[in-house]
Amino acid sequence: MSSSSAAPRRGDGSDTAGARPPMREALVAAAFRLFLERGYEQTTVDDIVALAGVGRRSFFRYFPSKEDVVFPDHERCLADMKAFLDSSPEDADPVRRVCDAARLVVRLYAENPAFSVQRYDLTKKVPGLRAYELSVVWRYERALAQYLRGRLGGRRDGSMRADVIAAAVVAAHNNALRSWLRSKGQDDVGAAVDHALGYAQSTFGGLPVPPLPEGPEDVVVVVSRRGTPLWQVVREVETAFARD
Amino acid sequence: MSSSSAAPRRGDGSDTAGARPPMREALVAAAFRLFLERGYEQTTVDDIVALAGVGRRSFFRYFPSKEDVVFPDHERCLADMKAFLDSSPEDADPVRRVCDAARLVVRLYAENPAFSVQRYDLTKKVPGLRAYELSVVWRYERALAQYLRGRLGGRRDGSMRADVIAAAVVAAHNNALRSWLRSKGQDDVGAAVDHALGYAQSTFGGLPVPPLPEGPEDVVVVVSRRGTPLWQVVREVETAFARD
DNA sequence: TCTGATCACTGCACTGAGTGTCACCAACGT
DNA sequence: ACGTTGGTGACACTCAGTGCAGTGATCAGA
Repeated sequence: MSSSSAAPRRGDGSDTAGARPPMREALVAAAFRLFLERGYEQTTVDDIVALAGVGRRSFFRYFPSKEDVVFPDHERCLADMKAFLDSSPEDADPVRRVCDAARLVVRLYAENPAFSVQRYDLTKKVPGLRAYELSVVWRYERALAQYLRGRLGGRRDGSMRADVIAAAVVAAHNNALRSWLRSKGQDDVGAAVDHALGYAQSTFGGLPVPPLPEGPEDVVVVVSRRGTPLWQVVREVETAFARD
Repeated sequence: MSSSSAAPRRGDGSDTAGARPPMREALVAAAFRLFLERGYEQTTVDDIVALAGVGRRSFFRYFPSKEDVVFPDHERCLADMKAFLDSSPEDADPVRRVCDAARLVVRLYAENPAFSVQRYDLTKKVPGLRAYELSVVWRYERALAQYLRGRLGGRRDGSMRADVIAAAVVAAHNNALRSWLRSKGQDDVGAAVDHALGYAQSTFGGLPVPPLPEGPEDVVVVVSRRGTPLWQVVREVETAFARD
């Protein structure tokens, strides 16, 4: 009883606003309103399209599945990340580059903190959405790993190291992001993510922390038990100095 | 045409074999036979139960979803891993411990190479199964991260480092495992996984290489920049000693 | 202005996964 | 013999997702 009467859909340009909230936005808004009101699983697609005043078939034209409406902009963000990586200069530090790529996702979340927090609360509670989010994150990770593979593919264990570095960067990124989401968007995302990615970068890449304002990693302590083989101490010294 | 006539289901113990292929196994066998014959998505649950000669409702009693029948033993393996981690001695190297925990999964795959390879071919092709596998892997990773958090939770960035190390270990493990699966189970899984986990272990843990079972964390190197505040050096000394 | 094409949208019917409910039956203890 | 319990099958139902046909609007060109 709602589909035909509501939303008379006119093309005369009488819309006062930006003239481009084109049903996709309306569907996302309606979906989130219902999801937050009564929960994700208690909301059917029919409920959403009824509230949005559109036909049921239109929902699936904009979103391949009900889960997709919860992550409406990740497809674009993933494309941005791939473009960013593809445009990398040859001489760039690969680890630094993937960290910067990860920051694109942070930016997406930070653009709309309230929305991000609401979605976080949803994914925390609904197992199906958690699984979907995993597949989203996985695609980001794949993009990073693929780029890294191209950069250090020639080296020994290049493929494996690419996977490991990508996973570590994503894990560091996610840890900082989740912490921020738990703070309801109050904390400083940028700083937290920089710190976490700095750890990943110092573990795998060259320099430890980018700005190095008062760098705590500069302090490392030697605790060597008597009888430790000299080569082992030497190796540790080498790797420690290799950081700078 | 098959459900009523086949498998007359008797309880008289007349089965010659172990008397306990209890319908669950029959469902897995029937499912995989059909999945390999005509594909996962082309096989309905009705097809499976018809071939197995059981009622449709019974399928969902043993498997919460159609996807679960593809990963019939991961629930048990995950429980094994948690038990393994819970029983860890206090003085064990945490990174070494999570690597050993990851080897439990390898063992599960290696127990039945043909089955593992078939499943790998399925998950490679079907997006839904890939997503499901991600959620399975995620639960393993969570178990590892939770254990690590308990071990290095007190340290600086302990929570984040736990996530990063768990992700790196899982990535290294998966890389070796997938390589083995691509070889159709011909390569030496153990060696490949040992090598990959050795990389992860040398990156995060104390000792660089796996051979050298004797105390690795005993070697740490101090590199302190001039002018570093004393309290910072002291803190690092404390945390370094706190390991033992 | 008429016409044909295209596009976005809707309604409808259908498949298939997953669930709730109930009846059935075998095994078991009393 | 009895009631109980647990595994099972049959049935009906909800809901996600798809295929298809139809409709109205815009726009091209005759």
